[in-house]
Amino acid sequence: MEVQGRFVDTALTNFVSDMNLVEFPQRFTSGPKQQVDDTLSTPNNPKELDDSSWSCELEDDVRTERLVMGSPRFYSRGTYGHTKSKRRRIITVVQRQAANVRERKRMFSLNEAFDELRRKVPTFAYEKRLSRIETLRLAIVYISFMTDLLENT
DNA sequence: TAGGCCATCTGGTCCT
DNA sequence: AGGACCAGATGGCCTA
Repeated sequence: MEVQGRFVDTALTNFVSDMNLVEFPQRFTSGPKQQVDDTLSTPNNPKELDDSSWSCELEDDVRTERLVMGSPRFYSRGTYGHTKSKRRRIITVVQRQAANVRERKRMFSLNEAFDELRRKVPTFAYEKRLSRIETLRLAIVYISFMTDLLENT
């Protein structure tokens, strides 16, 4: 058992070494931005206020004005969107704010899961924080490695 | 300065 | 009807 443990340790060290040499360039990243200010990021567009939840306008060339981070942005959904014409769901500013808060919470929990996964995959202590895509790829390789290890012992 | 990564907003779609 | 999920867009930060 102890021998096998040492073997796993050695194999793991080699595995991490290989992964770090091959896959990951050196780059340091700072922590996540903390910008949770609903008053700044909330659109205040009276056009969106409507009693009915759905409108029947076509999606061909719906040009939407967006107020994000205090500055207006424009983009046309007609350039890349779906060909099907759909009824558009019109929501109030309050509903949009609530949806934004839910989305932030959802992304927060997603990042928590990524952090948990980062702690499970082996890296060197001095290694930079893995990005999300790096974490996923390393986890895939790590699982494959451990699976092979189990099958060959 | 370009490119990578991330946070956030947003609208569409699916599901309860 | 409304929440969850998803993908596109955008801007900020950081590094090479």
